[in-house]
Amino acid sequence: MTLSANRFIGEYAYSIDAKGRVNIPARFRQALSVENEGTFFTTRGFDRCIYVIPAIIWMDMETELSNLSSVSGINRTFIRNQTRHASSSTYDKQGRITLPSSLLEYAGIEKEATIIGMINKIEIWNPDYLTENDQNNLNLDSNAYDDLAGKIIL
Amino acid sequence: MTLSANRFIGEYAYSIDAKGRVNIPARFRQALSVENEGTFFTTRGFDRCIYVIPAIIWMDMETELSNLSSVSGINRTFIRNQTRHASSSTYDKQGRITLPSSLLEYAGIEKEATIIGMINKIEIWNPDYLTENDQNNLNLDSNAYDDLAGKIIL
DNA sequence: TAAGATAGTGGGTAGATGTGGGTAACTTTC
DNA sequence: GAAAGTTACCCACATCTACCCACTATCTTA
Repeated sequence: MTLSANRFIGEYAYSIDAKGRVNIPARFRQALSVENEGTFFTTRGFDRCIYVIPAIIWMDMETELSNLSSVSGINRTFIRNQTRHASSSTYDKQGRITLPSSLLEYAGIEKEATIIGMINKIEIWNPDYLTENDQNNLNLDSNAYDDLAGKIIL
Repeated sequence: MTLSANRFIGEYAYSIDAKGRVNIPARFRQALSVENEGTFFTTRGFDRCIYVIPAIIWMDMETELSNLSSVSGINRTFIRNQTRHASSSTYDKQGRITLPSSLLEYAGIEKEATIIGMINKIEIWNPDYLTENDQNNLNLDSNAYDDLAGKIIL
């Protein structure tokens, strides 16, 4: 069957080559709808990781940003923060995108990378930071999720 | 790719040469739609930076300005500040535009410059003033910012 | 199980990109 | 009208990147 478009799930271990390229897992490429033209946008994640976002989803956000008036200082700061670390990349014949070195530095990624499907976007992690992050979240007390209960059914 | 015309994102470090020329990042030139005929308008930014605006978007801004009533003193001042420092520049074979020395002085730019894509326009900063600006905005604990983030971020 | 297809990784190279400088045409000034 | 300054356009070159090809491992299928 055809799975839902632009939905990404699962975890993969991949490597970054000397030119800063990562392979987008084949499953993810298959999920990416055609109107994206094989293009993702990359930017900083909220955590110490890289976000990889399908083009059409990113562009919806761009449209919202473009509707903010630049007369307001807050708006300018907000737009700047959103766009500064972003760039687009279309995957090559081998299914790889090139990650800017600035993002690799931000996420502390050198050779190995863990790729995680986060439904409407993809995260790329340094495996070490990811386990570290997991450790920190172990201590979350079990009530931490309770707020979510009102918002999500599952 | 053709998906986003006249949309600029990302941050770049470029240099200004002795003649006051800056390279427009190749990505930006590619994003610039053909009806601009390689032409940007440059003017003072709201912050201490230079705005570089695609010609057709500048035209739209002119229209917006013309719709502001001149009865209001604030409006007159605003219009005056927007237009008096504006001029147009078409990029040369190497993809560079020439910046008026008055704008370079206003933004305090000499040799190094940071170029930021702000969706529908481009900002050129003195790197030092930019970090200074970033520092100031770190302290801003504004609900307005959080509102924006809640609405727009993925 | 063999053969073919698919997926992940590595590397070479032509063309694109960023930067510096030269020169002719034009404008300004005295 | 000539000298001085400015601007626009041209060429040169080092660096980088997108695109191509190659190899191996795994999965699929008959």
